[in-house]
Amino acid sequence: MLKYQQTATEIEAYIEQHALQQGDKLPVLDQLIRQFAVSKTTMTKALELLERKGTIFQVRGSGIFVRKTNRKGYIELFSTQGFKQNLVEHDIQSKVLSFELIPCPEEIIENLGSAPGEMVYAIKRIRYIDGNIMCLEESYYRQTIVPYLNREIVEQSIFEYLETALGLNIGFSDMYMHVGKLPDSIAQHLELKAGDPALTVETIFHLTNGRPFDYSVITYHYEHSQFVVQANGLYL
Amino acid sequence: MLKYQQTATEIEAYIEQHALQQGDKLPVLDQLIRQFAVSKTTMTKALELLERKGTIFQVRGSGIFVRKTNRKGYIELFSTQGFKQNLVEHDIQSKVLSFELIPCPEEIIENLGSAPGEMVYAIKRIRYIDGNIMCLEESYYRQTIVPYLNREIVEQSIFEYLETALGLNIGFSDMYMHVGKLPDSIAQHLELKAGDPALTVETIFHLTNGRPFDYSVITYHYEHSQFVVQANGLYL
DNA sequence: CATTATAATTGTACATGTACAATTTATCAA
DNA sequence: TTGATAAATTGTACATGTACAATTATAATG
Repeated sequence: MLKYQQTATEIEAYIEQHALQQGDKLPVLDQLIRQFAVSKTTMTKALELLERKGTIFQVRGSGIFVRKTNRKGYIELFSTQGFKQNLVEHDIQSKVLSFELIPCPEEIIENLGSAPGEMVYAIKRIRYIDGNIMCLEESYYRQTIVPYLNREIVEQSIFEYLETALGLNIGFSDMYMHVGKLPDSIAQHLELKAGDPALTVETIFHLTNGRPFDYSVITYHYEHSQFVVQANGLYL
Repeated sequence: MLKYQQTATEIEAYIEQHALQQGDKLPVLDQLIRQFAVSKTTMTKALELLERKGTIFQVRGSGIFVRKTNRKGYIELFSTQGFKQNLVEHDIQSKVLSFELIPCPEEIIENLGSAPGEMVYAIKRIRYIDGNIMCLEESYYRQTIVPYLNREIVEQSIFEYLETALGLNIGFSDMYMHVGKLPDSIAQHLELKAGDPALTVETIFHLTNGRPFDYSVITYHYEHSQFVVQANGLYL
């Protein structure tokens, strides 16, 4: 683990141990540097990481403060940055509806940038959050990049398998969202009625080297899913 | 404007001028440093900015590449700038339904962290995108922080006024999203029917010093709004 | 000719140091 | 007290430099 990531984790532990709340002040930068025995660069990167993650905010001339959302029960839809420890407090289960290796369907080709006739794993599963139906997920993995999958893996966390077992480095993703009325076919799986509202999110996942490897369409159950995003403004 | 922001803008211009497409390679880091005559730190920060923005991606040992989404007509959901910045290619109009200065409503107090009886500007407006109804927006600004607003400002971009005229520094925001069925009161404004699907986004905007100044609830027209998010890092 | 080992390329992590801008605190005049 | 003003505090911008990891290109090997 990188030093600045490690430092960030330690600062989170510090916040936890001292039971710091929204708006509470952390030790001053120089103090933090001494306390955690790292250079200014490393501490700055660690703090920047925590700031993007939504854990703290920094005010020049004033100090470093804890940032916490007070609402519970929201899913972090996009942790717009690096750590993956988001849904730990929830119980996530999966039921696999179908699992097959097929030639890449026509309408998926352009999303995955795959060659015609290339093989993909096509997976359809329902995901549960704390016992409730959260969403229906249809996903397609390019076999060129993900050579092997089986039903057992698919019942667990696919991404964890990709990272640990296959050593793939997942980079960035493009997400397209829209709201609409449920068609009957999907409504049945979610135990809802046709015409009920739904949020649909299409995502194209890329490796760190930019190659797309996974296209997925997720339809969320509108009663069992709500999302929080902690944004840090100012692009330019 | 800061040097690394300026540099980022220049790199965007470079990409534009050379008509670089998805996956095209930019000059090597050292070359960029010489070309734009900045230090390594500055160039790195500029590139990091563009990476978070979704303009490029960097691959160690390989190079810096252009990242572009190929879909059109999607709204960039996350930027604390309101719509005005990222929707330049769209025509955004506003119709003000109501505008008043009132004591902060009970249910808003905890979101804004305001004192009881504190005055807020309450604004309700419909926003149009390319002539179509995009959303209904209800927003509340604390008068403590935003001392003056008028109907003319509210018909234009409020955030631009806050930044330029008032010199406020907008920092971060917490967004809460959920999907549901439209109540009749809102459906009428969006020219939809009660029970139609809708995406509702509540946002609490903060200044850079952490003080919340604006709480807004936006209900999107499901047929005239779809969103894109270019995310870095992973989840689930 | 495919494979493997080696070297060159290229971006990232990390350290140190200077200057400065935003904020807070202290000081002083009226 | 109040209000202005100066000083101290504190985080950010920026420069330079070293070491290193991931990738790609090249050479060596069978």
